Amino acid sequence: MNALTGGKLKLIQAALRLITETRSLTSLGLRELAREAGLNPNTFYRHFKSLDEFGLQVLGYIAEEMKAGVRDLRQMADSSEQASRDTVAFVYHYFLANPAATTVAVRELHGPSPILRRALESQLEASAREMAEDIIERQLVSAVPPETIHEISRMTIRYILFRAMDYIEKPAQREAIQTETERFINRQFRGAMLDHLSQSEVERLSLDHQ
Amino acid sequence: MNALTGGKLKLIQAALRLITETRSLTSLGLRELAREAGLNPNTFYRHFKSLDEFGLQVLGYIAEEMKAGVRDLRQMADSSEQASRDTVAFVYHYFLANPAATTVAVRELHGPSPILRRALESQLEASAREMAEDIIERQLVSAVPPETIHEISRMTIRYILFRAMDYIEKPAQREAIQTETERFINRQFRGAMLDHLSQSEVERLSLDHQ
DNA sequence: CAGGTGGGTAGACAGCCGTATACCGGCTAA
DNA sequence: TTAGCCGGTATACGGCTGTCTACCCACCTG
Repeated sequence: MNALTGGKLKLIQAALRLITETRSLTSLGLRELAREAGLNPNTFYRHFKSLDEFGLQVLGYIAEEMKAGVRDLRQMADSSEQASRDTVAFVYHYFLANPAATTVAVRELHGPSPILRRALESQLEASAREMAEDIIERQLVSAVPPETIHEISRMTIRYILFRAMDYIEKPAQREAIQTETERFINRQFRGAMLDHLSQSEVERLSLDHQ
Repeated sequence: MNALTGGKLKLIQAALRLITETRSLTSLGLRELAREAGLNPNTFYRHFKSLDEFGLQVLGYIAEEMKAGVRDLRQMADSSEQASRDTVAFVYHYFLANPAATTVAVRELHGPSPILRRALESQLEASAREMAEDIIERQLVSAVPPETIHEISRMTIRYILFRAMDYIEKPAQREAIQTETERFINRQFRGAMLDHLSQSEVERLSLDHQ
């Protein structure tokens, strides 16, 4: 039985509603949740035995949501720069459409609860791996070794998450954040193509083509 | 009068002590702080009129600390790759020596309080500007336009902060995090040197020098 | 039909919280 | 010397919190 029953779902959605803007998952109280969900405080205990467990379930819920979102992403353009542009646009658009889930993720990734941190980290790691394998499979940047692609993917995921809050909160900066992120990715990969060159070689190279 | 009087300092240091590991600045209570500081709860009101103001003062305190730390950083090696290596080593070492302050910064940067977020953002922005101006002044990467150096500096600061918690908490990964960060920086700058080239030019270039 | 179980409710408990008011000693300035 | 402020204390209030026990009903199963 994967489908969430009424009360449980109500509580999780209440949490997402409460968290947006000025709360964090770990700061929510069970009475508060029940109030927001329109339930009796004790109903909470019927579904979760502690707030920690609740937090984990919320994380699981939004991870499920996010995975479903990312699944639609796979088939896109085939030049690497075009792919980065499309992916970035898609991901930020997704964040914008799911502000509560995004806020939870960003906030708890460095939040006070080690358990939630670890859980989120492994989810991020999985996303990065997926991204890297996609890039390798589609041979978008064949000049860079797979190991490096994985590393850059991890960095990119982190960077995007870092900027997600700004993207949501500051509409005026959205376009700038998006293009900055594209530059971030392209520079990483372009820089990685030159990993095997010495510093002076790179400098000469850059000057030659100015 | 910039020197902090006894009680005030005690409260701030109590906060730093409490935050490490499993707390966040915004989750601290005034009674808790007073208890940890060995003071009467109401003494809090003698120094701060609200918890928000307290948070801001704590941020100010650690910003002061950090600035003092970074000031020692200025005179270092003169090749850009050497500079990045030294700087990265220094910064992480600093984080390790000030885990509480680092934890506060990372945690509140995406935390629930918008006021603290804004304050931290502008402090980060200032650090990034300082870093960029230092790089420009010392002509470490003269092949990249100043504006781009500022952008990369901002990204680097964010990335380093992102990794700081892992660096503190996972001793086994410290060296890996350090070298990854160096690669991050070098790839950014090397990639930026090729900003004016088209994708196909870069690919050809990379293949030529394989 | 009987029995049990899962989801929701009600009330009460102790404990912590932020806040307010009032009291007190020591320092400094007039 | 005295008035006033500054840092620290004591007590008290109302409100919120997590938890416990008990009650309840609707449903399914035997």
